[in-house]
Amino acid sequence: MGEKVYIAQVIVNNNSLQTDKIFDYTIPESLLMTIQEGMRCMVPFGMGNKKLEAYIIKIKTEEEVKYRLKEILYIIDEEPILSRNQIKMIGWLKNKYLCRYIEAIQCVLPAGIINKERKTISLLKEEWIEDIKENSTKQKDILQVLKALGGKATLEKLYNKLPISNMNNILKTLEKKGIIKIDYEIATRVKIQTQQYVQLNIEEEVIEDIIVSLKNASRQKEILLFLKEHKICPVKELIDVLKVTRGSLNALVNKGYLIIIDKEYKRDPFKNTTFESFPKLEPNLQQQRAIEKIVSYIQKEKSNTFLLHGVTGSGKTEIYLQLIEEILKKEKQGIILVPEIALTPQTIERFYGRFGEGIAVLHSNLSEGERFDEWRKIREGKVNIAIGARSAIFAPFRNLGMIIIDEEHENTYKSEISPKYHAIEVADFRRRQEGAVVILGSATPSIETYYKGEVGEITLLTLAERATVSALPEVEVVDMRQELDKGNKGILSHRLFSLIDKNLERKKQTILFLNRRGYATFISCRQCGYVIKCRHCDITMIYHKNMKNLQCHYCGEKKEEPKHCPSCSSTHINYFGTGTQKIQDLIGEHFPNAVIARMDMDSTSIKGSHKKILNSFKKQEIDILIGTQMISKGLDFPNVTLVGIISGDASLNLPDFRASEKTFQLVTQVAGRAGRGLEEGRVILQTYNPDHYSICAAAQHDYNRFYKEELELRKEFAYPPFVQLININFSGKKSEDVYTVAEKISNNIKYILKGKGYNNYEEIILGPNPAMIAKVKERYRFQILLKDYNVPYSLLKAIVKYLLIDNRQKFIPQAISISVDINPSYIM
DNA sequence: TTCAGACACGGG
DNA sequence: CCGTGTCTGAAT
Repeated sequence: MGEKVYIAQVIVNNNSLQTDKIFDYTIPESLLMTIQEGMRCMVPFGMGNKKLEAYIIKIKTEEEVKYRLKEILYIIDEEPILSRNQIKMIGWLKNKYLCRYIEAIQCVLPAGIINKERKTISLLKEEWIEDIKENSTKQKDILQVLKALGGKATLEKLYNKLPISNMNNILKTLEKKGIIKIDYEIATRVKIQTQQYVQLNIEEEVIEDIIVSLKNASRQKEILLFLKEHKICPVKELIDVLKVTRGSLNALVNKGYLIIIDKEYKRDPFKNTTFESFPKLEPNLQQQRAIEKIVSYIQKEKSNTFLLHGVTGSGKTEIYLQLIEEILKKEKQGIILVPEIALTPQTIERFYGRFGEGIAVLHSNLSEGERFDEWRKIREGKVNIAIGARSAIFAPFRNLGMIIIDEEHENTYKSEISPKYHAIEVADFRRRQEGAVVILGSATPSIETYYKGEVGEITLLTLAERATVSALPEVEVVDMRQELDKGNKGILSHRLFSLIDKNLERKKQTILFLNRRGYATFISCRQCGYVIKCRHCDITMIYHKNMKNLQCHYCGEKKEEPKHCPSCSSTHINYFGTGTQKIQDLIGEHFPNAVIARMDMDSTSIKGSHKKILNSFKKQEIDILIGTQMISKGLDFPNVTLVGIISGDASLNLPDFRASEKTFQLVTQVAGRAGRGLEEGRVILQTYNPDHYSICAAAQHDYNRFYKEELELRKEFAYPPFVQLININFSGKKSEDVYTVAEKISNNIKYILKGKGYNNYEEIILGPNPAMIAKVKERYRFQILLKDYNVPYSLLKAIVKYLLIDNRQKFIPQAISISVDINPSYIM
């Protein structure tokens, strides 16, 4: 009878497919008492026993071990860094989205806390030339680069300058020769920040005596008196307030009267901001009904999902606020997801205004350190509310009561990098796991969500009226084809011009919406028809007038404005298409006395410029605001009475099953910016497709009509919610190779399906087809779309997993990258 | 015989 | 992905 062996099952922090599995290590006896599931440890890995960070996901015992196991070196954390639920979440993410363990872990933990072994290489001998043989060119190259980098560099830096495949081999020989030295260090990128505090180290009664004994050291006396009153104070503050030097302080420390202690402190992204208080509003009847319904579930601690379908301006935020209050009463915590923090400052301000402190904010503009601290505030229970963009869905609350997803139809909730998770799906997992209530809010719910409401999978709550007295704006559709017949070749209709004019006279504000930035959207030669495209991508370059250049909006490539056609040298170059910059020019020419501002990615690249533009719009210093979809969300300005949607159908003809849905949502959202005050609002919707159902329905604020028509089409063409999709994207430098691989995979899938008796694979497999943008950054892209049409979804997924994950090396050459998207938002 | 460099292989 | 072992061809 052998002794029991304690085994830790770990995931190593090595971002490669080949190591994406669970490894077993024995637990040394010295660690048995401290080790816990969810902790991180260091393990020896591979033949060289490189030290790697590993996450312990399970501890088990075994009577005997089949093969030789290595031993854990040491434990990193004092407490588990991953909770039980988070470990489950990691397994779920991997399974659902076919990602790697480590990618799932990176979702639930903040970036930068991961320990990595880093190699630094330092040059020992300056005069190395005689030690190196004539033909050892690579060795010489390395040493030269190392010298150029100042004799010391990390392996990464060296490799970036000099990508040699067996760099480590060569470095080792150089180390053997004694020319260089390789050092290993294990470090995290973010650290817990500490601040020095100073404190009395003596009894209060003796202070007076000491002060007397100090004679003429007046500064030191001041410090002692100050501390007698304040007890403890940050060193920085003391020096600041009393205008003393560090020297005086040190003198007291040396005498033993004071001690300096380090205290942990957390970075605060809102340190210098104050928030106006936002008092509780009396809910109207429809708000009250929705609140009561949801609260009844909260009271009974019953988990459920609600769709809060409320027209723009129906007061969804107030409902969120009151529900969060209920959750806090239950001593639970809540997560609020917003599409993008920068675009919804008003929502955040309201939460701060209502609840004050006790809120963590997570968004993309935080530094790694700030994010780490916000994460710890949540983790340690210092806050009970977290507001953030998509990734905030992973906020590590221990007693989660509610998840609110505002504007649930927004595509920012779908991750574009692996794991390509959707926040709604993650929320649903947490709901089931942690017994929370999920609230999805939108004026224009996604077809899938509304369908779930209709079939009773989730509870549908409708807010049909605006919360304030203001009515929904009247939408006037302007048929741009007729405008053309009347001889107006421009992009702006007469009707829009005249209404802007009236609005200016009445000192009201106008918003103009166009979902294209830049000036002209494509440049082509009149002589030969040549269209200027990006060198790296299969996409037209956009003319930016203010920069006087052409830009690729995919890879950022910039190019001088051409004087003649690159193909036929003709000087007849024309600029077609319209972006926000051109609109700004046109409006400026037409209304020289109006104050015009533009808000798009180009005008808001500087941090804070967002807020600046919106603030001055709020103060009515701006008459006309022109913008891209940045201005479609959450803006609530009562003085805006006119909204112009310049090209209502820009997104209508995209080759995507969601094109109509996106168009409807965008038009409705933008239209909702009008008439939020006392005065009635008006929307001008310019379009070439005035009869299209998504344009008509949006104009009539008729979600149900749109939903019905769209659902019919989804059913007919077998798209979600009637099927589930899996999109596989292949990319590589050589177009033919990428296609060949994609075709091979497609055939393999067909073959397996056939073997299982499914002969309708024409309906199941679409492609391989070139992606909508066939080339991005020098890489050609093809895709295969799978539908679970009369075939079990689980089988499709199992096939994908078998071919592309478990046996990837067998089927996919190194030069081709693949990416699997489960339930893609877009299939373009 | 030694060594640089290419390549295959396995990670507990 | 990364380090190690192994193989090859060329220089010593």
